[in-house]
Amino acid sequence: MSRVVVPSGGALTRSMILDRIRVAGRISRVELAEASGLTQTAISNIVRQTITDGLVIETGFGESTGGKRRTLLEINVSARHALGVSLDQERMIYVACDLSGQMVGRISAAGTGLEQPGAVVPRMATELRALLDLTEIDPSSVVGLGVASPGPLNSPAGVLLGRQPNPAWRDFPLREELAKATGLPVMLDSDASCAALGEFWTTRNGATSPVNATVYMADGIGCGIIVDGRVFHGASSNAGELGHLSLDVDGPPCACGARGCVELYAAPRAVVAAALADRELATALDLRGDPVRTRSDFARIVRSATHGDDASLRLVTEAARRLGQGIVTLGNVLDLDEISLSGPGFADGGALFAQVIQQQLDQLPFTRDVHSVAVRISHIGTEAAALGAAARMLQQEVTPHTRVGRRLTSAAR
Amino acid sequence: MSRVVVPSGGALTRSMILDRIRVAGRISRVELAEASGLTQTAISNIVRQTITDGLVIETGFGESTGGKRRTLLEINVSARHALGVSLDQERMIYVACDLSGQMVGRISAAGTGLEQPGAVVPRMATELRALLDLTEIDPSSVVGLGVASPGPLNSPAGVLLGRQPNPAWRDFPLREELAKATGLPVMLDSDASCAALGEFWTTRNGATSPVNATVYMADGIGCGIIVDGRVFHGASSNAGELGHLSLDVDGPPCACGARGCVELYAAPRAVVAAALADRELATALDLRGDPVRTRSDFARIVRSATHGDDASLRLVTEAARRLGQGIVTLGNVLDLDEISLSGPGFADGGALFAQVIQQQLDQLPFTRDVHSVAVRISHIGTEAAALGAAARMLQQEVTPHTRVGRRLTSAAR
DNA sequence: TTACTTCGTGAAGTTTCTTGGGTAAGTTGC
DNA sequence: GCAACTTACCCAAGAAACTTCACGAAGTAA
Repeated sequence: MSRVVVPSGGALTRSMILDRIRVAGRISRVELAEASGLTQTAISNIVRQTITDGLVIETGFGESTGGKRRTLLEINVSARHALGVSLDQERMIYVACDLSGQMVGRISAAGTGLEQPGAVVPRMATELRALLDLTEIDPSSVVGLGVASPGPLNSPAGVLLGRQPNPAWRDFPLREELAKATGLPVMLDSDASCAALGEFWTTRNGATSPVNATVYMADGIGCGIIVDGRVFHGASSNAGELGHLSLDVDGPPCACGARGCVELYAAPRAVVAAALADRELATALDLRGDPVRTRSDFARIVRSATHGDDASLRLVTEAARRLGQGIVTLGNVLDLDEISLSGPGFADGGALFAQVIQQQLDQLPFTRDVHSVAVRISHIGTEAAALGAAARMLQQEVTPHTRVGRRLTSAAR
Repeated sequence: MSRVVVPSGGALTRSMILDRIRVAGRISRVELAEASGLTQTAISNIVRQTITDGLVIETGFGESTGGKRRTLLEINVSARHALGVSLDQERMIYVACDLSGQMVGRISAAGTGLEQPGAVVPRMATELRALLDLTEIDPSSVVGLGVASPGPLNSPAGVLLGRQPNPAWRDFPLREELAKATGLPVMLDSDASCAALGEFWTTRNGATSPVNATVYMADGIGCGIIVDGRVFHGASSNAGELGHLSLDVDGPPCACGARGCVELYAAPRAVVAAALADRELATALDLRGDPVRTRSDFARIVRSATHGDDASLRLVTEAARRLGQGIVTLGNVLDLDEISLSGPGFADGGALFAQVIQQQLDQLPFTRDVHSVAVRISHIGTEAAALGAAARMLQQEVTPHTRVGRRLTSAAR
């Protein structure tokens, strides 16, 4: 029997208020009452409780509007912390963040490479302890660990389903083992979904749009979709497979089995391959062509392009154009009005990609007729996935709109 | 200030219970308690209230399981009714349905043609009154009118934005004027979204999947997306523009401004045009080539294909293949596990389309790796949009998960 | 008939909000 | 400088929607 969690009662209200304070940064009780529709009395009681719990603190007063000044409230950002890690073959990134989503610590370590998951899990636990020691966070304030992984996965089960980071990881009970090794609640989700949530969570003043898509480029290309502040997962937590959206059904075959996938044209590996085919360019940029060095080779090409090199610029523009084609489709299907570019793939040449993609979207007839679509570059960059994974745990803690509460079944099988 | 309605309190619980009874068909209090997580006492009280209001009736008893038999509950289907209309240039379809989503009356009338909206609205009011007289529904039980329209629109504002049914309708305050003319609450949404909701609402035993997409083919091709029982609208209530998803960026130009759109290959107009180019076939099927007769010409071709005519079959298969390409993309982006085909375009040859599309989906690598995607043909066919539009009003009445309740702001502007 | 199970509901308590009535802390006008 | 007004915040009592506990009604099994 499938169950839908319908929140109700105090936990929901409390977390809504907390979320509102977090998003606003500083806010008064009166504003909370206006925004929430609750009475000032109710807000007063709820806020008192959160202050007692140490989640909220009073920080000064607002301007008087003809009477008593409003007491301003803020989230006590150090009341809770979360850890996040982006699982990656090349390089792992561990972050710790506070309740505001602000990164308070970061370390990076060797990627999974071809190691077995059974060997990597204890290493991760050690590295996470090192991060905690480094940041001097009170361990009791840590609410959990979020894990961002590339490739298809089963988020509820906490299991990877694809060939990432390497085939040995498939069906390994990752979440369970990590929870055992760290003693923390662990949640697993795709890097793109995590990055999307990271963008959303750390953007002050809340959602600018009810629907938000974040294109995440690392080795592959994925897309995280946020609807009403929550990750849209689809039927099996694998929505937003932008990288394997087919641009040309008669195009070159992809490892995924389809043809003409976005990744074949726009992923770092594809751009590097195209650059290597240009002997002169490959020599000029000192490209290695070593598969594990793809990311740094790609960075060289992008930097060369931003510095005005024609050959590099052509390659990057072409990749951006192809990616843009996929994004146009995505925007059409989901009726998006904002798209974020995030992840290590956009770290150096994000502006270049954004410009090309924005041009394509502006040419879109729908865009002209109904509303525009804006392309923005991530403000949290390379750490987006890890930070988003951590934010996912914080969201559970502070905004448990989908966790706490009464359960009502929406469908029987 | 944008506000998100967060339901809470009794209205939500009540409507959840009502929805559960509706979906189950017949259900006992004990089962409701188990499914909802509420106590039997609470269910008892809520059910008593709904019985008093005439929304629920007791209908016999279940088998004893060793003690007192369970009293079975059903929705009193005639307690509420809703009207729905699918706006169309060629032919308008009006339906009335009861609380179970069962159609209890249907009339069709001349389409909007090139008439001005100011002239059509009073005619619609007259035709709706005729439908009410015909069905002998108690007018006080009618909760509202749902309007399904092709093309881009602004659902909250109740205004059409595109060139459908004809350019004069653009920006006409349709919802407002219809509400005035009929004295009913009116809601406007895309035909595809309505059809999707119709499929969902009238399918007993509730959702088989949390995400459900319905491809709707009339003159154009659209797609309605249902997430957790509610229509997914995107940023501007125009999500699911499958018809203008580009299959080939270098393809033929489309009236929408883009190139290689699905509609150019798969819409009835495209199939008829291809058939007209084949002189022999056009003569054999007695095709007119008259734009306003496109739908019947298309039907002839599809029927000829299902009867085994090679030339027709090739044309229809090609259209289905192209549509399938778009659906594959859609399925990838949204991570769907079920797709419904609905609308007049699939009335005759739905099975043929379904077969070709299913084949394509089965070849999809993702489908093999993670989960299968099933294609099913609508069981409510040509009336899907109108019926879904009506269901939209019923959903508001019986399942006001998004309407009644406390308001909490999720974002400030 | 007796013992047991199961369904449905009444009575009383809990939680979460509301309404109504203060009190403290400001500003404004004379 | 003081009265009059505004505004913010909070206490007390009450309403609504649940809960737990208890019990009678309706059924089965030996």
